[in-house]
Formats: sequence, structure tokens, C-alpha cells
Amino acid sequence: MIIKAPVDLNLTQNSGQTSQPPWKLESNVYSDVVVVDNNAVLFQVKQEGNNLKFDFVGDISNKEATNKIKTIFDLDFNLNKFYKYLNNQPELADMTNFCRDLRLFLAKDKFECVISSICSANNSIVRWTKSIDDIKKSWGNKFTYLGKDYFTFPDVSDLKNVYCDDLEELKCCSNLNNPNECINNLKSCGVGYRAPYMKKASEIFTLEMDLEDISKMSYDEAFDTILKVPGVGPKVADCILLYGFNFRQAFPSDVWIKRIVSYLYFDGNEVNVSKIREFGMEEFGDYAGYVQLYLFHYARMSGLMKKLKGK
DNA sequence: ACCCAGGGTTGGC
DNA sequence: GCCAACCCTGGG
Repeated sequence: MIIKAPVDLNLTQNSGQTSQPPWKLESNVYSDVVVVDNNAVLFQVKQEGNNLKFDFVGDISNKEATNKIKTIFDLDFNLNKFYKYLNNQPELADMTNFCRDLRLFLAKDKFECVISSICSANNSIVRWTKSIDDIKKSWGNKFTYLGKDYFTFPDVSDLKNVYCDDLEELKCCSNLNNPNECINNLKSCGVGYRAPYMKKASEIFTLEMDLEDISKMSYDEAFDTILKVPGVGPKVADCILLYGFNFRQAFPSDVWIKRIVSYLYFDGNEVNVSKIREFGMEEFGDYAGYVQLYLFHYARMSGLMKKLKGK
């Protein structure tokens, strides 16, 4: 099937958005298993010029499959209109030259997005994506298509039963004798001190909080709610709301966004992160999420980031 | 070998 | 409210 919508698939997949790690790549085709209405569906996605071409294997209709791909890759978003907006802002006009056809890469699994976002905090992209892939391999459901293995992200109730580290695992499993035999714990996936956050988050989403409820909330209510989850501060909360729940008015603000926005809008005078967040939401409205995404990549690719490093 | 930073968050003052 | 510490990996 073909969807007529420009998208730079490589850029979108590798831009470090915390909805999920990049999909499995083989000869320009990105593939992964997505659960759609309790059906596991294999999607194979490929960019062809200004179109996104995809195939799928699974028990859903063509229309459902198309809608799912449109949602994940945000294909209904009008890029031309967004670029017109950017080109009318002197501070932002240059961005379109560096991030053309970059789109949001939205969650295929809200819980995966929560854990990925927690994992990304104070971490490098290569490391958090590898951790999430390890978690999928360890506790997700396995599907084999054409001789290749795919893993879904484990659901809330499965992750809550995983141990944090090998000591805890050793203590609880009488059949284990030494730490080398321990593999059923989060730290073995390289998540470090975030392991207890992830486990507590799983418990919270089993017992107290329903991910589906958050979709129904206002942005402010959702932000305050998700902030209560351990390992979730303001930056991670906005990532979860943007990539996981499609709150496009979120403006995830971290040190880099702070440096970039201070440079572009405050004459280089450093404004604190929380003010930057308020400024971004006020200034960019429903484009805030996209502007944040573009600012980061613009800075990375234009050399602005190097210039601002250390400030 | 050593040191440092990484798209933050937490807990202690 | 501020600030050091936090796990772990890769690069100087």
C-alpha cells in the first residue's frame, strides 16, 4: 500500500524520539510488530520519493493498517503549512534547510513510550535504545516472520514482576547460585539506576493509574498526573505526553533546548529550563512539539550545537 | 589508566 | 529552591 505524504524515514527513525527505538532496518525497509486491537501485526515500511510504501502481515483490514501507519508516522500532519509558519519566523526560518520531511515518530505502545522516556533521561540515544531492545527481547512476546524474530514491548503486568538487579534476583530465586546466572532483571539491560523507577512505574500502571485515562485528560492534568511516576520529571513528562499521547502542545525542555532557545530568542542570555518550557508552549502553541523536534535537529546539523556547547 | 559527559531526576539540606 | 550524586558506556 502507498500513502502519499512526504517523510524522511531515515531521519524520523533515527532522530532519538523517545516513543520507541528505531525499527529493524534491512535494505531500506523498516519493520516491526505492532499490536492493533489485540492482533500482532508485522509492518514493513519503506520510503519511495514522496510516498511511504508499506506492507503488513496480520489479521486487520487495509484501512486499519493504513490508519495505524498514518498515526505512528504522523502522516496527516501538514508539513507545507508548518514550513510556511517556520519561514515567517526569522528565528526559525533556517530550520527547514536541515530537517526537511522530519516527522514525529509516535508511540505504537504507550507503555513502551513511558519506559523509553524514563530510560532516555541523562542517557545517550544509543544506550537507551539498546536497553529498550534488550527489555523487549527479555520479556516481550516473540513473533517470527520469514525467519526473523520480532519482540513486542512487555505489558505492564509482565514488567512489574521483573527484578531490579541481580542481588534481588539471587535473593528471590533459590535455584540461582551466583550473579552470573541472573538474567531476569532490569539492570542486566543496562538501565542502571533507572531500574527501580521502571519497576515502580509498572506497578503504578497496574494498580493506580490507567494509561488510557491519560489520553482523555487535558494537557495540564495529564502533565501533573504523569509527573507522579518515579523517574518522570518535567522533561520526560513532556516527552511521554508528546510522543506517547499526541499532546502536540508539549515542549520538552532540556539543557540543549534551553541553550538553543536562549540563543535564538533571548540574545544568548541563559533562561532557566522551566521558563523555556513556558515560553515554548506560549510562543508555538500546537506547533510546540514539532518546533522542539526541529530545533534540536537543526542545532545538531547546522553546527549551532557545537557553538553552544559548554555554555 | 584516568577523566568526563550524556536530550534529567531524586533526595537531602 | 539549590546542588551533588546517580548507572553505565564510549570517547578524549
